[in-house]
Amino acid sequence: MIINIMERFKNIGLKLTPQRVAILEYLDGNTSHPSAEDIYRHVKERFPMISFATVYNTLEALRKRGLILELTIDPDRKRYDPNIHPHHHLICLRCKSVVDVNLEFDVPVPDDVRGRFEILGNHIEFYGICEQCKKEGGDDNGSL
Amino acid sequence: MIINIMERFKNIGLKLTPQRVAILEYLDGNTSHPSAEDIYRHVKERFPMISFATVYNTLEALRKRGLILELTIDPDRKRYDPNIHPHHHLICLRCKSVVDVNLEFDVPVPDDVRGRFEILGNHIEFYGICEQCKKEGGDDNGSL
DNA sequence: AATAGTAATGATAATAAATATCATGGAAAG
DNA sequence: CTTTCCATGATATTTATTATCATTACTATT
Ligand SMILES: [Mn+2]
Ligand SMILES: [Mn+2]
Ligand SMILES: [Zn+2]
Ligand SMILES: [Zn+2]
Repeated sequence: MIINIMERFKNIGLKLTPQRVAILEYLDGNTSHPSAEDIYRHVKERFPMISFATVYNTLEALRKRGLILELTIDPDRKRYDPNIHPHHHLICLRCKSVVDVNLEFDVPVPDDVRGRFEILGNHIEFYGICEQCKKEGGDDNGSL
Repeated sequence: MIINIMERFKNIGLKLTPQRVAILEYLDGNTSHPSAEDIYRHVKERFPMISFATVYNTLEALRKRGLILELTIDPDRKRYDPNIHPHHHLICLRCKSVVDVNLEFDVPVPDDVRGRFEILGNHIEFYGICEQCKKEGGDDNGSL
């Protein structure tokens, strides 16, 4: 698993530095959809001298090669997803946690639209309140 | 049409200032999904002394009352939508133009997921290349 | 009309995410 | 060993967004 993403990383013409390995290890199999800061904080624990710039550089390198997805689902910050297989997401309006929805949905767009716009893919975001937040109560449902 | 959104604006307990009228008039029926800066620039033409803060204040007031939607579809900036009826969007990966998709899709989420997450709504973003950009050619398809 | 209370404006400052610069260091190639 | 190249990390910059706050413009009351 880790070998795969690391092999792909190397084969794609990028150097496998210790910092990058740490980032890749944190991302591999991670379904928490972390932000750049999340990644920075976790990698920093085992690699205290790492720079924020390296995190951003690595994420950009991965994104450009299609090895991770950059999600715009959170209004506050970009979130990253090592799962590049087409799937959808739930986002909690209160705590902003993002959960995978590994289902295929049929979303047929009529030909007249397709004629005016080449559709390359789609992404469904479901928004609501997660279990944890519902337990904790409160009435603020977040923005939208 | 304009009367409606303005009436609703007043009835909701907000004052109808000239700046706000200008913003509302620009937004009403607007399907371009403008950013705050877009709105600022256009309103500024007829109202040169308007402040960016007033644009943001007004947008926030409208959003809080549910009179506009704040879209996170563009990785670079928030986009605003005066059409609050549930609908979906196409976004062009090259020019970032956003187009409405006024179709209803059935996206049934299984009960086991619904049990762990209270789903309040959904939004489908289709991504691809718009007609204009396809004409202009080029090979860069944008990020994702 | 004067007053007092309230809310919006706009100038400006502050915050925070993301990107850009660049000197230094280290791996890899020759 | 020497040169080349790339990544790192410190730092600066950019950009979007939010926060502050004094001034101004209404609104309601007397
Ligand atoms: Mn995911
Ligand atoms: Mn729309
Ligand atoms: Zn939550
Ligand atoms: Zn386009």
